[in-house]
Amino acid sequence: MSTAEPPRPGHAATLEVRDRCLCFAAQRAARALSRRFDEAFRPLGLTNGQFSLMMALNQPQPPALGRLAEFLAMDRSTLTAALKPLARRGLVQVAEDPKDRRGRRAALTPAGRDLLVAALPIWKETHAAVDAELAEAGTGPAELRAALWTLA
Amino acid sequence: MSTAEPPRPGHAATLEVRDRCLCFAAQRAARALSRRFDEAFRPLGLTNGQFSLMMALNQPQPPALGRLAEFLAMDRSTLTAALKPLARRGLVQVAEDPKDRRGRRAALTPAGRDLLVAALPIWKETHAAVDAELAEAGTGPAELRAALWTLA
DNA sequence: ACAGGATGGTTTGATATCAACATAAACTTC
DNA sequence: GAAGTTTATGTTGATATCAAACCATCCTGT
Repeated sequence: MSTAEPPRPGHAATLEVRDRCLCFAAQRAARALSRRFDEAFRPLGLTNGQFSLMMALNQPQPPALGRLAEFLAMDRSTLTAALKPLARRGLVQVAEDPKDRRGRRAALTPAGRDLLVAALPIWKETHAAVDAELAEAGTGPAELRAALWTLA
Repeated sequence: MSTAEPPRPGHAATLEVRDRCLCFAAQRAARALSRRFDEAFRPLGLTNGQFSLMMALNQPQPPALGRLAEFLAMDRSTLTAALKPLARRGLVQVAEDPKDRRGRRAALTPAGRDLLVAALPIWKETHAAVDAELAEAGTGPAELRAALWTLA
């Protein structure tokens, strides 16, 4: 008998992953939303990630980088890299923490705050559109948000 | 009077974005899930993105790159780049479409299929854990999946 | 058949992302 | 207070991601 098939994941397995994998679905949705907000912010020269990062910096106390990375659920080294273009453009400033000379704290500059002021209405408009689409599809945005935060 | 404040987005605006922005929540969750599956697949030398891509290739007919990019909700050029490391490792093969010499079709090699066979139980185990966490948090994974697919 | 437009991919340049390693400062224990 | 540990961050090298510009092929109308 010569019908010994090579080990092969059946197409059915692919379909299961395609239909059920939350990781895939999250990456996919993240890419799509990313492009959408990137496009909206493009007139300001901002990406959605830079917007979120700068928003996270808009606090009374400039946060330490470690805390910030944790809040953003990203690697510390990713944050280091992400701050560089913003610092180069004078939108944020990273300074040594006087209390702990290991630590550094990132803060918005006045120019950064001005840019956030300009970006906020764009965010509101774009986000409202996304919310509306989800509502139309019968999905509660609030539950979705809650679920996404559970994952991180 | 000298109390003319510079235009500054209030901290309240930050809190609204933090609490309501689906884009931010999606990026965040995507990063966290990414790391989790990357770690699970690491013994095989695969990332979650490579796993998803190879899964998408496991079809009777090797898909054209454009279709594939659309299915993955990623840019065509991203797909071009993502295929390179896999082709280098002999896990996938990209060939010209004889019907349309502009087009290219990507297919798994036998080695790629073998690796998928090894990766599937890892996916099952990791994904079951994520599902369980969501269920414990009172979130229906099915609704989450549906919502994420609505976005892309 | 040919000219214009549409379609399918790639390349380039910038940013994003992570793990692994490296460095420096604070803390802890004796 | 010195040695070892923990904490906070940076650096390096690889992959991921996109937009813009580019090239090749197909298609369409004439």
